[in-house]
Amino acid sequence: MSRTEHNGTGRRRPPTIHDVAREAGVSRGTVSRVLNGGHHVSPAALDAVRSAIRRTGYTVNRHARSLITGRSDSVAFLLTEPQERFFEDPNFNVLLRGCTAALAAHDIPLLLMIAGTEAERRRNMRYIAGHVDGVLLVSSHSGDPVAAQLHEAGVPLVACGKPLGQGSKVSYVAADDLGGARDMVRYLYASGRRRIATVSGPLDTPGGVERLAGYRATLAECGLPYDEALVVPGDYSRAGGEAAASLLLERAPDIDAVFVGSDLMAQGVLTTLERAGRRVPGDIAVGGFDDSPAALAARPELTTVRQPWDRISAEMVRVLLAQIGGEDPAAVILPTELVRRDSA
Amino acid sequence: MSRTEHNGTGRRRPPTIHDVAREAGVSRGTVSRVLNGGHHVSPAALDAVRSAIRRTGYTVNRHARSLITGRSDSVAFLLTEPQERFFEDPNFNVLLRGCTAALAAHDIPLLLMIAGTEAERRRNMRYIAGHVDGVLLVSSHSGDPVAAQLHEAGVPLVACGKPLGQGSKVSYVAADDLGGARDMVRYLYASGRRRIATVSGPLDTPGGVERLAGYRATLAECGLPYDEALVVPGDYSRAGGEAAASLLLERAPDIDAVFVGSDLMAQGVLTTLERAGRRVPGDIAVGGFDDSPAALAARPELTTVRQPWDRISAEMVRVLLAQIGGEDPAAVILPTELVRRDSA
DNA sequence: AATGACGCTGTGAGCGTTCACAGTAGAGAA
DNA sequence: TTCTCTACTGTGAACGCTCACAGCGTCATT
Repeated sequence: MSRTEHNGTGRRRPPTIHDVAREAGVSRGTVSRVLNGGHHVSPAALDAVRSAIRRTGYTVNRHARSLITGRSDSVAFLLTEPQERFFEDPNFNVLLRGCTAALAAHDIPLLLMIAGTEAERRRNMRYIAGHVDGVLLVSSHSGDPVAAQLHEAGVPLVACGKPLGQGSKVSYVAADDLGGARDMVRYLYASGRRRIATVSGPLDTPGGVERLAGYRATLAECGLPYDEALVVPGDYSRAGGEAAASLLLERAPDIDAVFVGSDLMAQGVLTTLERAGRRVPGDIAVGGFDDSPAALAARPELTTVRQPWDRISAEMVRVLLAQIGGEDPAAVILPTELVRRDSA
Repeated sequence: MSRTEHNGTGRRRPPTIHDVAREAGVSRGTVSRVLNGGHHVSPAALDAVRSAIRRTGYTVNRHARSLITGRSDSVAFLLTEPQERFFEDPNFNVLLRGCTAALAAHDIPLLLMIAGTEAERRRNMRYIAGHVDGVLLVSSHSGDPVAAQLHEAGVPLVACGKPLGQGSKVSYVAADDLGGARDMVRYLYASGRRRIATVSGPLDTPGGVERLAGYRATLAECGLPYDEALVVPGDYSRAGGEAAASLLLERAPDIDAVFVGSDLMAQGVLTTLERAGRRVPGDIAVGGFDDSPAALAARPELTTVRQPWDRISAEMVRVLLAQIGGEDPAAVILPTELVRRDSA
């Protein structure tokens, strides 16, 4: 005997909490209590309600709930990168996938917002205030005022990577960029390299400055001189890597290793080196950063530093939900791992 | 003189339609009418309300609205690919970006849902029914029952690529795969190639079968024999391309061209050919499909078929919104374009 | 036996909108 | 003038839920 009434044309009105209450022989209040943890509900009532929910196929109307609770039970994933990077950089996919999954486990949908243009930025900001419980922010450039704005508006917020110049007020989760760079440079040194250059990330991004700092500190640690000619800032793109390597080769033809701030740039570096007739890793060792799919796509496959994206996304969600729950902002730094392949 | 009251600690209660009404000296009803198109509102009232909205910083509470209208004014982007592909394939990013932007123009947020596992699939289905106005579906494998389920549940739906075996009931937007394959094979033929092999996409995806059909038809058109040994199905991955090329070289060492069903696979094909000592395009021409970033990353750069992703995403959104608005399902096929680079 | 505490339950109010309806005023037609 | 029509406006009701409160038994304590 089917309780769910048939439905010839189109969708029918979905069951409400009233329907469940009637079906279970209890009141709305009791059903609501079951829905929200089941405290102060007798075992008998609990059973009756649960089975009524199953029979009716009831799902809560989140709009009605949000209307009264003031929460929206949804979270925005806000991306303020220039769009070329989003298209090119596989790290975003991994991060996005991870956050979606972590949120799904809490039954919280992820609203994707991309702010390439100024108009989009404004629209997103307007939407976020009041329609979303919190924001996962991905925007590496420190010039971006969005973190400050959101923080000021009192919106719970977790950034991916330490936002430069925001003081210590906003939560973030980041890989240990400095440590990762150190591991790579140590490794290059240990394998006999003595003229180690670097192509850094943009110096207005935390990854750019931190990895460069790690490079510099490790050079000192190894007793190698710091030579400005060996440092070229890139832009995290493949083409940027190609250009940086050309410059490097011109300035210092005698280099025997390059630590590159991202795998994508490292791919570009490899291209330039190949064109210049340098063998990798024979003549020059190349170390990347990220361990993205690009590392495996490169020839030779890249020795690189793995960013723990799965843990990063999981932590971002954990910290954000904690903050929505009233806890204080937190900073989380996760260890990286050196991945040895063929390029160094 | 600031009307927005100050707010020392945390967020304050946002202004409601009542506040606006009072501020403008009209009733809720009038404000509501202004919010919904401004019909049947006098110019004076319109002005008063608009300026009141500006002064109070009012934004509508979408939950309250949704509660009564029954609409949610949001759309799900549902991805049911195995996750490796999502991580590797840059096409998704372009599509996602395009859909987000197109929806944003209508002030409709995009809920990202990824169904890698069965549990995720169920959760997403439960969420979608009742919480979302429509679905943009990206799942190329026809075995996937999700399109049928959604369609049956009466959820407005647009697929990316023709869903195999769904009859003609569900809307879709696709590139002209057949035409694109035809252009590529014609081009290879025109440049003197006579033993043209192909690495197709998976044969349970529309792209796989359509492009293969185009290849086959054009061979016939050119008077070339169809040789089963020259056809190897791939899996859209780079590694799959490598394997397919090995098989091809083994079966038919005399081939002088390969039409590959995706750029990513073409990258793999190039790797294998290079290892085997074949020169591209000297010995063997290679044609890709997609014109993704991978085409530019390949060496030599890929001659390929451009999928008009920006138009695809825009059309998907247009068709979906039309369908939500009550129109009938529609199929849209968009032209592709041959992009000549270095590999053929 | 009376009191308090506690666990469970039902009820009314209200969240911020939209919608249908009724009412008003002004313009044009008879 | 009177009537009708139209354009505009305000008012209750409702959407489906949670929350605070009050009621009611039951048990332990005084």
